[in-house]
Amino acid sequence: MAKRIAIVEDDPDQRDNYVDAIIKKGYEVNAYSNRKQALESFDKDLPDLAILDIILGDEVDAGFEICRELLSKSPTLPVIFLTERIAEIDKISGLRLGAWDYLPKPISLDYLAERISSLLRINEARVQTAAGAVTAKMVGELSIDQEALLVSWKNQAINLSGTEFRMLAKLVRVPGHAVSYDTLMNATMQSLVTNNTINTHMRNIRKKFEAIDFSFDCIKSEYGFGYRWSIKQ
Amino acid sequence: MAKRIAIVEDDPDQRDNYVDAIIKKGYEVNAYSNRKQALESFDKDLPDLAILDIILGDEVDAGFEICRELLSKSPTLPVIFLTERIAEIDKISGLRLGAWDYLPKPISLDYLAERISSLLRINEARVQTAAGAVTAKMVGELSIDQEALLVSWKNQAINLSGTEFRMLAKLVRVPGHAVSYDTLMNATMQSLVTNNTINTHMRNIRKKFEAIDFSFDCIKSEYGFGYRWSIKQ
DNA sequence: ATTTCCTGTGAATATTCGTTAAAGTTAAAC
DNA sequence: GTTTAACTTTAACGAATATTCACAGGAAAT
Repeated sequence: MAKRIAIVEDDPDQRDNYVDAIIKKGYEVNAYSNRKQALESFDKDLPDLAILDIILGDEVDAGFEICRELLSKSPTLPVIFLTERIAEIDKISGLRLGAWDYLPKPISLDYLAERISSLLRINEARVQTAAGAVTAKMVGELSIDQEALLVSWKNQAINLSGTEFRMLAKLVRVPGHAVSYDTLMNATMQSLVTNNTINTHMRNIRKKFEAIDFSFDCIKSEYGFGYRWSIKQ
Repeated sequence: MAKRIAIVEDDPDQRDNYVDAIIKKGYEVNAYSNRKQALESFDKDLPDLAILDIILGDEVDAGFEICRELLSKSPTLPVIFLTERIAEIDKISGLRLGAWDYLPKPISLDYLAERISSLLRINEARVQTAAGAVTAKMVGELSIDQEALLVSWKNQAINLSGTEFRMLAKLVRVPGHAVSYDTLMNATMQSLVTNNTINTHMRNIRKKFEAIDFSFDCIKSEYGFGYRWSIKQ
């Protein structure tokens, strides 16, 4: 059965180009020219993959808005963003996406097709693993899901920011091992930050854990070195 | 035998830099400039560690694709991702990675070398544990793990400070052998300290062991020379 | 515009660590 | 047995480090 691709793009010429190219590859295509139109359709039925122009008319963030909506309905839906401005890309990391990609315009149609099949493959593989095996890594009572960027402690979800998530991921990469400030540092945006910045992040992470578990104490500091996620016995 | 490092980076200047630096550290290096080239070589033979630029030419996901291939062949292979955009890192999604690291460019070559050896050590330890052995060195009831900075006595963890840890490591390097004050002194930050300083450290270490085992008496003093870790019979 | 959240800094305080000093105890040497 | 040197124990101090709190600048949300 053919996969269904949704495409939201306000420029009619480009839209037609994309549609033609994608149909030619054997996919089923639904095209929309604005946010409202697209969302109404998604209310009824979801595609297998969405291609979103970030800027639609005078809405500079329309693509992100649509993406948010889509993810609330289907958290694993693969998304491709189209943009002329490379700066837009950095906003993407704030979104909690599973499989996604961004393509700078103008883009070769062949390349677009290749990205589509690649993302669908990735998603396919993930759905399979999710069906049978565990997608998240478990460390004691902690569950950390690199795919969905989700963290939970004793089965309660914890909302971490991007930097906090990366830092925690570093910390539990090898559970029980001490992790140096240097290593933790490249979880931040800037390559060089004060040690105190790391300290503060750790404090904030701790607070979020303690908020749901008064007795949480798995994050130990290693004096003069860094931190450790300690495994209780 | 020298470990083999594979590096895939499309920029020739950067690639040469990396290669030179890594060779200088005593590793064997194979360098590739694109995905196809790299994968063909990996078909024949796998490296011990791979350094992957995420973006190769116009393939924005090349590093991830390569990683997927590598992991399907060897699920425990350590991988280091290089990227200029932190946003790329969040696309690590879907990779079931064991030992991995991501380093933002530009990166200091010394730091890269350090990360390499660290990952190799971690992986070594993990392979061993998977094979049934222990990652930590066992000396009687003592377990000391240089990598994790962990010490335990009769299966109970002991919290040592940095200097205490280094001193204990020196002491048990050759269990049963006496270790001189001069040697133990190397475990301190300052190059010259009073013998009394060593005495005090030993006292503190003893106290920490005794706190969990009343009858602990493995640290013997060697009159006029230093200390010795005595092996119980 | 206002508010909130995220990230990183700075400053005040609290804690830990490494070292030395001093007094008590043990071991070797004569 | 006395003396001396070396170890043990306790205490103390300064320096380094961690924690906590407050806040600034920017991005995002309302």
